[in-house]
Amino acid sequence: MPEKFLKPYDSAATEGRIYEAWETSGLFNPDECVKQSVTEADAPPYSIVLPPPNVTGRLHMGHALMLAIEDIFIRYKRMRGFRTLWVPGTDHAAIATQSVVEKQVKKDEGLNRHDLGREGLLKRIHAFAAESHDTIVSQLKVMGASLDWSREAFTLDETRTRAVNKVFKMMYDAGLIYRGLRIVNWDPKGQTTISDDEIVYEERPAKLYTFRYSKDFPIPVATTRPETKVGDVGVAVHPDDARYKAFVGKEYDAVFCDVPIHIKIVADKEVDPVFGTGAVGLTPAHSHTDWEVADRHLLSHEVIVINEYAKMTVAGRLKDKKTTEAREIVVEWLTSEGLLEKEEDITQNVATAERTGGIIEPLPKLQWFIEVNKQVPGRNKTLKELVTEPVRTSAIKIIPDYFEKTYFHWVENLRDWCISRQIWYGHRIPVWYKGEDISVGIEPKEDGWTQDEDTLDTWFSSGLWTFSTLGWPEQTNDFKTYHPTDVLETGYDILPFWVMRMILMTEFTLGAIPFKTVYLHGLVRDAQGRKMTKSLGNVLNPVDVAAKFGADATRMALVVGNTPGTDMRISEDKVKGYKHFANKLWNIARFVLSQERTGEPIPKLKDEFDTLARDVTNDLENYRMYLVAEKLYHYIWSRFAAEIIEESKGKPEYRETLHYILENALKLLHPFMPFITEEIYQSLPTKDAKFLMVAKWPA
RNA sequence: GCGCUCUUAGCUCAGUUGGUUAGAGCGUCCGCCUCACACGCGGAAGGUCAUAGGUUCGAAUCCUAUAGAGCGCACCA
Repeated sequence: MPEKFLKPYDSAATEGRIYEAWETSGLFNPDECVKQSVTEADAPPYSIVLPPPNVTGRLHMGHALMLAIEDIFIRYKRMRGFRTLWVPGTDHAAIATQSVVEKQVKKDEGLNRHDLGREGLLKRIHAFAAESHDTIVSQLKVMGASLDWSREAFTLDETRTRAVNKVFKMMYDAGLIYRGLRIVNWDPKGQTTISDDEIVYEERPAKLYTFRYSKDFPIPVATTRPETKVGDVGVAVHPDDARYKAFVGKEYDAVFCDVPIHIKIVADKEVDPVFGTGAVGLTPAHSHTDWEVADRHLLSHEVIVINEYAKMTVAGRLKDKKTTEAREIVVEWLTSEGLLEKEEDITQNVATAERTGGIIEPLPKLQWFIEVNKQVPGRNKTLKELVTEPVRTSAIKIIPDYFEKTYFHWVENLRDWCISRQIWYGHRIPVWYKGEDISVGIEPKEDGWTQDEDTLDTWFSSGLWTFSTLGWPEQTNDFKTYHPTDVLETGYDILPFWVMRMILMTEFTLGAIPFKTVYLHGLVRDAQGRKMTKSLGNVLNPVDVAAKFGADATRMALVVGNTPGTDMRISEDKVKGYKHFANKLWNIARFVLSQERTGEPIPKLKDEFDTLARDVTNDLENYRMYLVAEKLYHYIWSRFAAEIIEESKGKPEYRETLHYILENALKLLHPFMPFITEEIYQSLPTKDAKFLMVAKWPA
């Protein structure tokens, strides 16, 4: 028996060494497994793409959970003989990364993006992204992830960019991508548009003002944003509202806080007659719904009164004022003119930008969109239908299944997807202009063409991730072998952002599904159930935790009892419990290895173990890792150590049984605790493989 | 407004298709350095499975209602 067993298990001295040995062996790569004859050349493929971490910093506990679950799937399938591929990669995360770097540059040097210029800023971002990338890769390795590094991808690298441009052109040619003037969600802080799902609504106290545009205006109107009223072109009332029926169709002129305005009264059934005064001032350029109402009644969209910096563009006393200042000025003016009728306190949902916290200012902008309600040529269905169908028919299975309802609910509310962003970091929109001419997908050779200034929404490239990582648009062997992938494992919070977009992009581009199963994990919270945030100071860094207790213990703590779709809590105490378990296993090995391996296993005990192995295998096939981890823990500690080993003391006829159970328990436990199981396996007197990682699964 | 989830031991949670005395970890209490392990061993206390009905031979598990908690989407003049 090796001397190392005389001391408690030392994860810190073991894990790095083991990972290096695995990596050097090349066996994370399925081709190498075939070459080294640990996998049959014609074995069925099994593939997962790693949800690419953003290159914005470092990994958090949510990543660690994701890695643990995926590595369990991968290691299990590899041991079962599949040609198993887990593709690593990182995400440039456009807006998230750019805003981190901009903040940093602002803080350190007092410079903004315009001081640096496009090239200058990009240089800084690339340097930051490269550093983040290296940190992340080393962290992925610390957690024991058996990723095939020879196939690493980046959403913004050359192959992925080729895929992005190709898909953009395909969608444009299919008439699904269009450029149009629309109200977009403008983030004045980030100076970019953002999509609907990058908005976070915050409840805030607000005032609802009831006023008239002028003394002779017949209808009082309620608003929370008086400053926008200089941009009003109409007032909408409900068609059945008896109070206002007589005024519908009439037009009025007024000078509102130094600004001449022209108001037409229209009837529209969107108006809620019981809210406020039952009359809505229409500001088409600065409100989604007003834009639509204005459309229906042929009112102008062109009165723009707020600019990209959330400042007023009108003449008079409001000129160049911030919207918040302008609001006070308008209220003062209304009061002094005797036009303000009521002021009430209400709570309002304010739209803010997820990344920057800026308050969203709806503005009309010329943007690129993907149209979701239009027939896809050759498919006879809309993108919306293409996204629904595979889930409806169970070609794609979502775990837990109740999230399918959430998914459908989400898809029903899907609107055209704004894919252009006014930031610099990301895939530049592959469109070139020359006067009236436009070239899509390919840069024209001749002079005089200029490329669109904007970049693509980061989810456009991550939507292609399952096939772009496999080399598409080339018809590579990887693409032909490993697509569609088997499982997509990710947090439920990005079901709409990412999962749906992957289905959308893959259905459109390949007419296929991107994956067969979606496994959704929950959020990792602190011991009190709070979100881990910097401001609360309760962030547990998985790499620190792994250094203290071992990656094996960290993985177990994250997996045991953690059912899909449910948030979990983690604390150092919980991880410590599994560090103790690792040590328990270590001492079991010490005891068993101190005895020679001879004789036959006791049939009753062998059967009992084999039953467990079959049970565990069945659970794994059905994505119940959270049960398997617990069962193995329980069997190894309470049954094997506490009863079987105790019973065996002084009885030589137990020797083979002990070895049999140890060896096979190591195999069952390996996907969960890869390091310590491999370390013990390497000390077994007889081994059936060079590495436990590629040994044969016992059931 | 539409929709989803949760409510099981002091705490955090399991409980796979309804089937014998409802489980685990942590915590608590008592006793042990027993020659694999004190990162350990032995033992103990602790639950009307939110409430009220129903289906069933049988329900923590299925159905209905009620209460509480959390979340998503939409609206938000």
